[in-house]
Amino acid sequence: MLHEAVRTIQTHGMAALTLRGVGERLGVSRTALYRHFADKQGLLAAVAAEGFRTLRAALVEAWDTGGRGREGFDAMGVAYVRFAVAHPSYYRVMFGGVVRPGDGSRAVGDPGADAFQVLVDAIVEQQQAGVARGDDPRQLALYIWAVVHGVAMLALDGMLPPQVTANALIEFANSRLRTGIASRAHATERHR
Amino acid sequence: MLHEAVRTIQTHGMAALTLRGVGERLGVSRTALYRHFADKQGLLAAVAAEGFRTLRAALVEAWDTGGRGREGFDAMGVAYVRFAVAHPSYYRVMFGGVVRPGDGSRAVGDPGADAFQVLVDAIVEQQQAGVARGDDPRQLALYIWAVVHGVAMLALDGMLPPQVTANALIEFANSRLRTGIASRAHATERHR
DNA sequence: CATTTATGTTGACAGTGTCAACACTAAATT
DNA sequence: AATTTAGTGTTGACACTGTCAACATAAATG
Repeated sequence: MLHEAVRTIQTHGMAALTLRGVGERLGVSRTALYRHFADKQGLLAAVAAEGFRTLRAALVEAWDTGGRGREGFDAMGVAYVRFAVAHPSYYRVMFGGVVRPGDGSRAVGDPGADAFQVLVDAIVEQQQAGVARGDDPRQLALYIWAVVHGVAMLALDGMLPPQVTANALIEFANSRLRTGIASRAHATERHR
Repeated sequence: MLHEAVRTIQTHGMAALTLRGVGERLGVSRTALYRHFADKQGLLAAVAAEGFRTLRAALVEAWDTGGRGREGFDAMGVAYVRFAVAHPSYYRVMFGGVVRPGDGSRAVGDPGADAFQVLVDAIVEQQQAGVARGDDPRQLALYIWAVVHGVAMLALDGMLPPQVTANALIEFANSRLRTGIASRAHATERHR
């Protein structure tokens, strides 16, 4: 059900998502979906929640296989943008303003918060390792989230000039980001 | 006409924008709008174009009255986010994925590019003054745009925790941003 | 066996974007 | 001055949409 909804958005755009269409394409009739979701918002909220869980998994994987250090941190940024570009349908539902966080008994908000927590934890670890500034980790996380979210959004909206790929931009952002959040000791040492 | 459309979005949300409603609220009948816009996308594209012009004006004003230096640059970031928060309806039409840049004979793309150019010019000036890194100014501008855009989007989507205001976040972002893009000389001198 | 629950179906209603056909007014052209 | 044209607005109609109410049926439960 969610899968069919996502596939519809992926191939025909978010505006083409219609409850009736999804139903009949599943060999089931128009209003059958109402037995599983309160309304269209409900379906979208479920899609968003699943998207956040997938995103969280991608972040955790990047952070872990990257060695939970500088490389892992950069890999998280790349993984974040890669997720958005690879699954624009999910991403648009998650952040397109169609689903407000807090709707549906926090069904969306919680997975979203979980994904965010991965970032916060990574920052705390980097602070303990002495490579990141000692600011409030939540504030740092919000800032970094804004950066990767901005890159993802610009890429999805086709705002990037043709010769600039989302990957190139996120890698540049990563380097600037690191300089911006590095601790004093590492800043002077690594600044080029 | 545009004004009425914007007011509708502002007060009742984007989903409540209906051509018929706008028409009848203007004392004119349902399909009268079709004499001025090709379709609903056309109306939205016009709204987006006007939004980009307003945004550009706000950026120029902040940059100029801020003294075209560090303060002016920070003021641009604040002005950007302030615009998004003050006119969420415009901002959502501009970046909500409803209007693709390049539709309508570049009616949207051009004002958007104009606004972006303000940022690029400011960066070039800062580079000439020796306070910003000598990267490709367009790449730097994209990065900075991503940051402010990300902050604006998170704020609009209600993703910020209640105790964090959009203003606080953009100011923190400004300081981290500056450290990240500063030239070597200024970096060591200003880093705290 | 009786009953509740979960699920699916059809009919209907109010809205919506959009098109075609029809008016009317002001400007442009002859 | 007469006629044509472009600009603007109106009504009727069509295909679609989300959603609800009423009805059916199969599975689970007592």
